[in-house]
Amino acid sequence: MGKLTIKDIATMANVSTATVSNYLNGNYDHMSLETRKNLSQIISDTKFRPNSTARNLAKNENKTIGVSIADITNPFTSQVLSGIYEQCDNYRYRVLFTNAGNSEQKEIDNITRLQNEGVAGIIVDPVNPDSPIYESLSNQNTVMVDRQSNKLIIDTVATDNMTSVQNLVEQMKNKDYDNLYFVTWPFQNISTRTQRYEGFIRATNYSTLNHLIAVPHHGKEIEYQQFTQNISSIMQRNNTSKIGFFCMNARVLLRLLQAMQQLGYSYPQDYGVATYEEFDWMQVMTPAISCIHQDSYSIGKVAMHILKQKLEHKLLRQPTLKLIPTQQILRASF
Amino acid sequence: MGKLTIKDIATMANVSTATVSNYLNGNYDHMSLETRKNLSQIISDTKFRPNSTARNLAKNENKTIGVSIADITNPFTSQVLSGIYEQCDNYRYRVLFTNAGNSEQKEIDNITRLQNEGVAGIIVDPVNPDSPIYESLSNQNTVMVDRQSNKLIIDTVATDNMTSVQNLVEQMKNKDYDNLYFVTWPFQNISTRTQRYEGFIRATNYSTLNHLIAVPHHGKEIEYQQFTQNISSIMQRNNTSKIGFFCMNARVLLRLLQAMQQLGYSYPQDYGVATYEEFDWMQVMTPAISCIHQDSYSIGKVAMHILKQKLEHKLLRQPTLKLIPTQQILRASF
DNA sequence: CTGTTAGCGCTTTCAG
DNA sequence: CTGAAAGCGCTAACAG
Repeated sequence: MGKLTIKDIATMANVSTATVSNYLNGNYDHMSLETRKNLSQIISDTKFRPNSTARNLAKNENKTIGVSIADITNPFTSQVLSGIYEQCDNYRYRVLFTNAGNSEQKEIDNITRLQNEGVAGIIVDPVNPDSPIYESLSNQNTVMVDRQSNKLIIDTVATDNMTSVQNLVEQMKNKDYDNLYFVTWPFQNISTRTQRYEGFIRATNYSTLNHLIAVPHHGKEIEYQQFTQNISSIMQRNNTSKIGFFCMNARVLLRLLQAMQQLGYSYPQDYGVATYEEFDWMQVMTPAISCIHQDSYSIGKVAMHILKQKLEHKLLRQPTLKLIPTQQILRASF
Repeated sequence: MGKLTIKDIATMANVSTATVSNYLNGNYDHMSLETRKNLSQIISDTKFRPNSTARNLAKNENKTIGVSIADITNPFTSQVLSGIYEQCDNYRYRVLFTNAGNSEQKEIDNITRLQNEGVAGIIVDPVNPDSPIYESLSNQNTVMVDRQSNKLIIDTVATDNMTSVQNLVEQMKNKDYDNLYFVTWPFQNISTRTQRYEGFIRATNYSTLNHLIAVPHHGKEIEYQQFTQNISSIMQRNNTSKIGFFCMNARVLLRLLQAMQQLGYSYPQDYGVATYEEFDWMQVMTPAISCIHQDSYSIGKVAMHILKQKLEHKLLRQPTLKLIPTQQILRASF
């Protein structure tokens, strides 16, 4: 059962390969109804499938876009991927998937590999958007999502971090808190983190770093204990004032809640809290938690849309930053 | 700046295309050190990248596997994808990604498309594993993950649902509950659901359906109210006995907790609870929730491993079901 | 309406 | 050590 080719079909139907090819491509103008039906019959009987590699080579058209994901395990990211795929499907592109599992080196390998595969365009959700690898990418055929580099060299679409945090924190301010704190993983110059903090600062006007609380990221147990200690002293220091926390993301929130729980404090009596990111479970906490929902699906969709425009219209512009708005979800946690 | 070809490189280096090709493929035995260096220089200078489509056609080798995902937005699934990718990367396959967004029709389209692309093999995470589309797939080059069909026609790798539920529920039994309940979305003949229930039954030996509680899936508000009512009467009926709930997954657990909260009950005083699936937030609940952690990453990895074996060794066997063990996480919720 | 044929860019004998 | 040339399977003029 050697693979069938267009030639086999041609001989079976007593026509030339050209006719078969025309049939395959829907150019029915060039053949009699009879041969058309005949071909249809034979092809479905034999379950013939034209070799797409050969077809691509001959047409010299390339409708595949490569996706480099920093960490597909991140729920935010899978939403983005879902948006990308949806749009690729609309535009009839196929998507070649790669995942770096948060490793910078892996990401470099993946991108290189995609380039070698000769994809038409690349969408990258970067591990580290300031990695030098991105300088080897051309803005003509790539777009970045989520995290943005400090110097914008590639079109990127991201969440409007700053404004949304600013808005939510302003809501907190309206509730007459004496002290507000921003809880975060170490900045490490990562744009999502610093931008959210910037929003916090704009809302609060704090001029010192005294309202910044760092949570270890992949720390050792001892570091988390120190964090809990830290929270403890903050709570004691503020025991007569109204105090609130804004968390930079859900994982950070979880850590804060855990610490508070250990210390015997509960919200909203002892403290107020709100967070970036939305997850199912926030709704079922007692009381439910106020948060910022990002439209990651749109990020993916828009990214692919922009990429398609670039690819097909060769628009050569300055790298652009497209900010996707978020949604504020107000509940009863502050 | 027309794309460079192997021919251009050849003329630039004053050698034939064959030599360039040899160079590209690492067959350095057939050329002088000089031309080798020369080629190396030219290629890196010109940033020449051989056209992979042409290469694939010429070698007639196909190292791409297609992945059809039911819903990439599901965190369980993204773990699976991560495992698949990892293994593909190890085995030097590329992965063509598709996502059905839980639509059966979309899934059919996706699979058909993958087939037309001529992928070497397919891994499918099915929307509905009993859909007729799977009969058009050959067990020679496809494997299913997660949900399994009722009649096994394709090798599939899934979680060991039954045994793990049985084991955990037995732990609950040891705590002298008078009544245990299984909370689930409607079965709809979906294997993951019925198998988990089967494990529950094996542990409890209940012979009626009285211990089965259905939660609406994508229901209207009114249906959730009915569910809450239902829970309310169960709690009242059992107000003198020790009662426990096992939830079929995290979303169901969330619903149960929500209902309980509305009704003013809390665990572990008023009821005991445990669940299938593990998420970060379960650890931070008060008290933390006992659960079953599935190794979705391994599912993906193993699936690709099996697929590779089939593809490269043409093993023709009976379709096989590979069950991946889970991990029991005992905390303080029952 | 249908067939011939020259590519698409690369690989791979087989000679030299 | 290097080159010529015949494909890989399909497309797309161009003839007929």
